[in-house]
Amino acid sequence: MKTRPTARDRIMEAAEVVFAEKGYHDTAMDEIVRRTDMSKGGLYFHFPSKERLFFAVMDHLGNRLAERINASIAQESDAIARLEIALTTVLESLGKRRRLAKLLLVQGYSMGNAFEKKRIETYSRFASLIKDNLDLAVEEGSIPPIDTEIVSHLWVGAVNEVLIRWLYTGKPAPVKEALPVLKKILLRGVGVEAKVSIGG
Amino acid sequence: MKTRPTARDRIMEAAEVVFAEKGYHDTAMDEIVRRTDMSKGGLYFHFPSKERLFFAVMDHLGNRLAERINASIAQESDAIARLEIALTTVLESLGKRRRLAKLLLVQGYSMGNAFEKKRIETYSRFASLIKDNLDLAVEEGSIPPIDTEIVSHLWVGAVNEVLIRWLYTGKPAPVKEALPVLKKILLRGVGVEAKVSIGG
Amino acid sequence: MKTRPTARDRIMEAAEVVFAEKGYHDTAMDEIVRRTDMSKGGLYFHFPSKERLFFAVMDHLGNRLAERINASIAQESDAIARLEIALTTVLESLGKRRRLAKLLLVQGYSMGNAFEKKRIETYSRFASLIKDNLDLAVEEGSIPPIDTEIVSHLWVGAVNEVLIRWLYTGKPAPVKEALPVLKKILLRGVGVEAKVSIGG
Amino acid sequence: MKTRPTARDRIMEAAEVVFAEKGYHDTAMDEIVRRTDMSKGGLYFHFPSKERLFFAVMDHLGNRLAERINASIAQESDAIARLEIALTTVLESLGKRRRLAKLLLVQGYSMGNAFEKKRIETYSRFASLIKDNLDLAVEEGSIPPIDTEIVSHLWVGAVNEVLIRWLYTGKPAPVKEALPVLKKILLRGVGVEAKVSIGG
DNA sequence: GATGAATGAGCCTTCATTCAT
DNA sequence: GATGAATGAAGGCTCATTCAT
Repeated sequence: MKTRPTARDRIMEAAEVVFAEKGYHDTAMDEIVRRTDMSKGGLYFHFPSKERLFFAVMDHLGNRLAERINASIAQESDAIARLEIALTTVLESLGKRRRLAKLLLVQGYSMGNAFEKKRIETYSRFASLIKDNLDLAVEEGSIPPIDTEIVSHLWVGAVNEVLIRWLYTGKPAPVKEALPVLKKILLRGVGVEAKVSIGG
Repeated sequence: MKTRPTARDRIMEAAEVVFAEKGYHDTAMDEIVRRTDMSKGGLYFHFPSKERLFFAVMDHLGNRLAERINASIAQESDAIARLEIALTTVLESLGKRRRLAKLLLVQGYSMGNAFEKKRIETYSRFASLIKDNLDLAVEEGSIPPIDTEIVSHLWVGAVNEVLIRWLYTGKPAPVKEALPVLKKILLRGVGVEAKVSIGG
Repeated sequence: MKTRPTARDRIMEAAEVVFAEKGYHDTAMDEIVRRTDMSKGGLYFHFPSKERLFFAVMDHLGNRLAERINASIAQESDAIARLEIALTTVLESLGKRRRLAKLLLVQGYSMGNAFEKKRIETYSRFASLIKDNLDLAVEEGSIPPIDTEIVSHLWVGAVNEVLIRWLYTGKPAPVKEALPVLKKILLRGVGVEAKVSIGG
Repeated sequence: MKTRPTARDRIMEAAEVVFAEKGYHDTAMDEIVRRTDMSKGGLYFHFPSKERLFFAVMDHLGNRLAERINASIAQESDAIARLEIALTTVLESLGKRRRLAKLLLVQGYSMGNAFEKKRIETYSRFASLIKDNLDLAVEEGSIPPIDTEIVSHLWVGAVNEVLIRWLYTGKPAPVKEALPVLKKILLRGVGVEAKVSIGG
């Protein structure tokens, strides 16, 4: 049975749209209010400040993406395969949702220094996820020992940049074009010799 | 004989400091003015808007880094070696100058959508430089054929992310720790088998 | 029972005073705010810009004068008599209220080109009113056929100029001195031979 | 022999153009400078302030129009005829030169209160000219006694308004349409019975 | 006589946040 | 729980005028 979403949720939805479109600074609270059936006071009842609302939105989206990744790799036990699947899921998820991508990859920065901590936090989750599986792969002996801490961030940065590129220029197509290259290069970088990639 | 720097230069220097410290939005023109021996009108005589001033600073820094890279690789003819040197130069240059790094890697985003084009422009220069050498390496047969367009952005993103990490957390040390890993992983990713890296 | 005027009204009252005294450009929004028990933001909540506030004031005053005229001629059915009454009402109304006169007749110009449309609009109302009655008079045969379009503006201009003169030099007294002359000359101009003027 | 116009003249020419187009407040001294081959300092050498420059332009134009009128009526000795000729000259002169008309009739106001005195001065000249001839006509017995002071301003206002109308709406054509009506109505207003108008 | 970089007070407007009702 | 009018500090920018060179 579908019930009406919470006031909180309705606010976050509206906020997501506007933040993604305009970025943090160029978004006026009034505009978010306008996209809601609430009053300004109502919004401020649920979120104490613009910053907190933004963070809430970012957290929410980060969570959803993380969940999607976790779900996708849940069945797979091989570390390398899990990394491949994770990459695929990220590119697919963000490639399908420009808005999500824009918020997660770009707009977050536009808060200025206030965002530093949040940015670290958000990106770290995904780096961690990668690092865990890289560590596993090393343990398993699938790949030679490496500094998985650094490498995981390297991966995050690589994917991030390629997707930002796509956001701004429309190329390369995330799944069709970027994914195969990212997979091959990143995996080879950690020592996985080009077996046939999953789904490829 | 040292002469007094241009008014333009003095403004840009002051602007660089403040923008790096506070980001675009949190910087007030008044603060830049305060760091100069000029009046507000004087500043606006040289730069028509905050945005333009910011762009000028970014361009300037981008140019200086690009020049440094070009100078460092000028003597080397081997493509792979040039890529290694370029990586080294970037990590060294930015690793030595937090302020430069912060402006080039982070603060640019904080302009909101207005920055999109500039960001593309700035990052593309460095991606191009990488791409050219990757293309060369492919031609020379030093590495197998790859999509150098995507890969060059992958490299930029990887370096970018690792450096941002360092900016915020202080780790890993750009030259001592990050550089060797980035070199090894990125080169191996494009098919360069771990020879002994230059300087390593 | 007298209730407190609307915020909007209180702002317009304050604005009327300052605009009339200083003209559009020499009026600072801060000064209007100072004359109100509001904050600047409060004012801007009700009026989106200085220009809009000015227009609102002008419209308001124009409306009031028009209403006064309409009320004064409502009982009279003879076209010529209506014109005489309208003239009287205008001279009386503006002659009693320098501030109103100054705003309506002079300060509007001081907006620069932005005011053109508003000026046309405002003056046209009064010209229309005159034209309608001139047309009627022609139909009735009270006066010979004339180009009532042009003549109505001629009347507006004549009254306008005489009143501006009074505003600046204090002479001639609008009702006592100017009115009889204006009536006689303007009416004779359209072919009404000097009957005894109403009230004279 | 044509010599290069004075610096003063070149400045006034440029100023005339810009003031007419944008009005006093919306004209920046820089823009006038730009239309000149001079520097800002150069301009300020010749005119001590924006206001003075504006006044100089207005005076110049006022003079030229007055001269033109005086020249046109010089040959005629009949007062009524002179009034008719003056009207014709004004409508012709301004009807041919929108820019002139706009400056003389409209932009002057846009200075705010600073212009009051100048406005009085400028319009008074023309009112005086009219008054003198009306006085003459009364003396001659061509028209019955009237308050020529007020009537002369009435005339100025009437012409002014009709021309402003034309400036903004393009109608009525000053010479072809407006002139005959103005002549007939204004002259009849002072008691001149519709003889055949001169030139008509 | 000229130049044009520099001055600096002043202006309109924005907007996150609050709070009386 | 809601409302939305009100707050007020802050910010980017303009521009007539000056003056060292």
